[in-house]
Amino acid sequence: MTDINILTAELPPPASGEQDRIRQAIELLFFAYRDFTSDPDLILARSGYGRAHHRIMHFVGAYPGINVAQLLAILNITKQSLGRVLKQLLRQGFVEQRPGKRDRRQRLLFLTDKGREFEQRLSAPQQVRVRRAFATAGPEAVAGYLRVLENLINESERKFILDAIKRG
Amino acid sequence: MTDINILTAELPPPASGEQDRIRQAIELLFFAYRDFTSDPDLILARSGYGRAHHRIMHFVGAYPGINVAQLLAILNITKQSLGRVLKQLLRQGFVEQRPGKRDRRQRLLFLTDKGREFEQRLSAPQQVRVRRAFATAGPEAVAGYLRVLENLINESERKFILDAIKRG
DNA sequence: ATGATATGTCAATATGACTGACATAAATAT
DNA sequence: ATATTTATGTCAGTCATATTGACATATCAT
Repeated sequence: MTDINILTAELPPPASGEQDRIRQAIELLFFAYRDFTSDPDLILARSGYGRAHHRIMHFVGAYPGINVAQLLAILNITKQSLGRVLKQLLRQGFVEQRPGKRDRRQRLLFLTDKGREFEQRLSAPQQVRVRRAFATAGPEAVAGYLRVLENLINESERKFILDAIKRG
Repeated sequence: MTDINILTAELPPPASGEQDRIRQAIELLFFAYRDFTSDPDLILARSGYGRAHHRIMHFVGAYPGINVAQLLAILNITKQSLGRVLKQLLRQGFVEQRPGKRDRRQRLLFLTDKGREFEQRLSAPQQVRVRRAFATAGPEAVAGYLRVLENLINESERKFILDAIKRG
């Protein structure tokens, strides 16, 4: 594997200034997210599942009783895409459905014990990564980090998403 | 489309404390990245390309003369996956190859004028999003944001990546 | 000359996403 | 009561992105 540090030595410098500051920030987000998702991806690949399975289990685990429409809105995918993966999770006993009390058309989603256990295994290394990064960067950096992330979210949904995340 | 704010009103509160703080941070990163990538994705979909095309053009544009091995290391994908997309970009005249001077086995990659123009169109809305988020959050928040992102990167590659990004 | 490296390419496969169409059951509106 | 809308599920077909394994070629390094 070629060491990517070779870039530093061999390549011409990029445009500098404001434009370059933004480029650096964009690349940093790319690399951070790349590694952030690699933790569960590794476990998932060995188990025969994909990132979609983790995303669903994460949100079902974090918001027990979430309905399908809400999950679709969060994941920004189509019903068909969700359906295929969700069906697998139901069949394998990671997720279960219960009809809504007020609206019996709804199929509210919950993790089973088995699902909760698997979700924890998937999330654990990711949580460790975040905890470590936070500890190293310090509380002020964390506050800034969260503030910028909030502002990267589409303004039209920002309020809703933040309410959902922080509720309770 | 069901408003996801319904979550706030209808769902039980999650576990609180440290565990929940980390969950919130993880979800925030998920949503921010989701929207961050949606800008170019929209343009790409209309043009018949995918996110992979943008990633390649971004890094070829930012590091003109990058070689294939470096690009593979950055993107963390296989040669075959890169090959398929890169071949398209070469055929369509967005990227060009030139043999390396010192090592003529290498095919150094460059954007053509056409490629640079397309890459700019893809990146522009993303850059605007980041600039706005930075302006709103303020310089201290930005510093913290960058510090945390750095610490999310795999420690084994962190130094190399930061050198590469910030070189010049 | 030999072996290692940089790149490219073939075949087969899997995952995750899409569009469009249609079906059912339950809630809601007239 | 009937009609419409909503929540969900499902079928068929397609596409983009990724994988592994094998192999070929050109060039560099010893």
